Amino acid sequence: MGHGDKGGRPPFKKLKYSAKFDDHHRKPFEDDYGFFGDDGDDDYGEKETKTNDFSKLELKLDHANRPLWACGNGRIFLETFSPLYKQAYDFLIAIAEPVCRPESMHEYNLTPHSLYAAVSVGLETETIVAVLNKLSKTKLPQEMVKFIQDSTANYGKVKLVLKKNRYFIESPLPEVLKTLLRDEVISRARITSEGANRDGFTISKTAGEITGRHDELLNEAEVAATAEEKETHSFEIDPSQVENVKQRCLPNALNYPMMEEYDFRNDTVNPDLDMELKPQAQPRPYQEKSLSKMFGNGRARSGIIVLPCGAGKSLVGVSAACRIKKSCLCLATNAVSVDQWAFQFKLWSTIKDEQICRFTSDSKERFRGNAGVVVTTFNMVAFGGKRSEESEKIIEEIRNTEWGLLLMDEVHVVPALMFRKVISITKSHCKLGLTATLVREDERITDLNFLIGPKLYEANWLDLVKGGFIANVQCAEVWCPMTKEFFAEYLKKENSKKRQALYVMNPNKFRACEFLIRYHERERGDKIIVFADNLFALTEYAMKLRKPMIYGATSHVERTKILQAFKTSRDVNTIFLSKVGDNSIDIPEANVIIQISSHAGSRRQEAQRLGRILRAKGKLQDRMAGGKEEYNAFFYSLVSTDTQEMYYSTKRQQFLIDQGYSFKVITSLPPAEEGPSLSYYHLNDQLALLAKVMSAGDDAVGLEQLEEDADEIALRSARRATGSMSAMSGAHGMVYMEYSTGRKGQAQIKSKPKDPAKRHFLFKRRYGN
DNA sequence: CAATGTGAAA
DNA sequence: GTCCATTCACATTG
Repeated sequence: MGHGDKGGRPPFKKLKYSAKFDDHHRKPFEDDYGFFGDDGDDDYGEKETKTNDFSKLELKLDHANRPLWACGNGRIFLETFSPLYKQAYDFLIAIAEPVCRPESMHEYNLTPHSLYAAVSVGLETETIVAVLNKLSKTKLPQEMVKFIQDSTANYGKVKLVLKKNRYFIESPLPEVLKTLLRDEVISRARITSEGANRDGFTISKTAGEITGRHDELLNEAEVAATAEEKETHSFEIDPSQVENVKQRCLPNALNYPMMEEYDFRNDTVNPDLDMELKPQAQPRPYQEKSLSKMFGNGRARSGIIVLPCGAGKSLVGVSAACRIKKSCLCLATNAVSVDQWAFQFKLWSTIKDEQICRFTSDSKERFRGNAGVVVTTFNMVAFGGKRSEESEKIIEEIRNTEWGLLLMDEVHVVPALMFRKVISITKSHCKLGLTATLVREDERITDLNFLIGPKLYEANWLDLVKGGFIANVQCAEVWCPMTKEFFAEYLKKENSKKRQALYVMNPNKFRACEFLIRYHERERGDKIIVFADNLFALTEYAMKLRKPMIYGATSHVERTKILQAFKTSRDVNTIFLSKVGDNSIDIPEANVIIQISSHAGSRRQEAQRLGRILRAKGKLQDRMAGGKEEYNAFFYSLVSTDTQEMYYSTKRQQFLIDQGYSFKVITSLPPAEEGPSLSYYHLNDQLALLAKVMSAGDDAVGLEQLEEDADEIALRSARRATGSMSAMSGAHGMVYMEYSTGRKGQAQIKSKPKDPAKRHFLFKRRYGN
């Protein structure tokens, strides 16, 4: 279709998990998921011809000037080369769920959820239809218009508002409030206040809201829809009943989902916090846009902002706190990012040192005065076990404080139950969730919508790449054939437990890894992280290649020592990381990732690791060579062919493809002429390795040998790092094969893996009821 | 006392 | 069912 369609695939692809977002509201589109059906077990397969026939869509005369195709089944396709792309993107991301965003054509899906998010940032039904119609090449299908109307009919009609520390249910429509009050739970939660009319409602006048600063296209419709002044009716409810009332308003009950907004400017009860953004803190356009979605009408909306790692989430968070200017509770995933957040607050805002404090196991600070910022972890707040005396005091303070802003980092990685616990423990007027991706392996994504709020903004990764805000990453999968001997063992039934070790320790994979490290270290001067989930493999690789490694048992000092060397020393350019590296460790210097093993099917892990190398190095202009944009970061997944890994890997990479990254497959690594200089060239060495793998577990792997000082290892490896590289220059030495067919074959591998959606049992049971 | 190491927990 | 990682409080060092 376009130039982005490199591999002969359609530019968009059917996506299994796109269905997850709206699984229980599927009715309007239930014949939808055979759309690009490519696997035989598709239940909706027979209906394919019916749903895929869009030939009846009526093209408008000036269709060439319009960027969208809108289909009757709720799918919307966007041409990214259209001059209206930017406007159309902003609009679509607000009303629809992105399914797949390759270079030249995006695919979006309208869902009840996405439409809920749209109305909650102030768009109205007529606006949505009008703008869609304006952008669409075809006449809007009647089904789509009806679906939008049906889905949005009740959304946004009821608001939960906190005014002077009292909760009000607010609506422009008194009949709706009457409907709600017929519910037993809600009527019991009601508090009758003075100054009410005969219905018991308080009436106030509010100007219509204008959402954000958009382009003409949106303004026309928006302004029209919001111009007139509105009357608002409201009644008060008992603060302790808020959660229950919210629950009753959900789509599965009364179906008037409540919007939550914090009228912080009129909050005279909670003390103000003296804090401003520093002048040098200049939000980038997309950061500004996120904030305008949040503060669109002068109040603070609760919700989620999706930005890739390295795109500056923390500035968005700090800016939000600075606008609200009330006490702020900032939650992060671990102690390391607690330190980082505290640092970011001091960096971007004028907050005084004594107004910001960290609360972790080894730093229990308290702020002075009556308002401040507390940075801590989800764990600390939700922790159910025994606490020290000091901790007990602080946690009590946290419970009793009314937080103006509850700022939550990386909401997608927080276990759902822990999350619920945190939300119920803390009292906050506005909740802002920051995340790099809304993909979760569990199905609790809807929890986030209910507990925090709708998605307020999501940036498109490729646009950020083009803007030079994040790195331009080349993703590649390296196919490494199993050696004969390893494959023979792999196939044996009795080795089922050793399978993983066998395909990870595949000598050809090791050699490919060794080659890539050598190539990137010597030819490009890159900084490389090698990831392995499997500890046995991690230690084997790291020891053999004499590179420092960090895993769970690595002490804190050791970690910082190794990281410091990696960041500053020219001699330490590669480090090996276990799962520790997925979170907690911040390594902005790295720009190459090599995965030698990873958790089966975890898209989140994939995204997280990719995020490690997204931090942009330099402006786009500096990265252009001869008019062609150059990659400045690399992401390799090493896969042993004909093993279970092939099955896992395709599942995981779908995420990256959908984010718009082109994926390449490399089949001939290492190059033949490099062969002899790499490890395990001789069969004897390979067999020795095989023997080691087979006997591992019986006798523990010698970790003692790693006790050696990391610096010492690094120095020695540097001394050895000489000798000539052959004719390798640029990417010529690598043979790239386009990513195209072969999927069918992979999918047929007999042994089905375990359900990848299964969560870690510890997190499953943790914080239970 | 701070910096380490331990073991228990969820 | 197993493994890896994280965190806490407390104990032990120098």
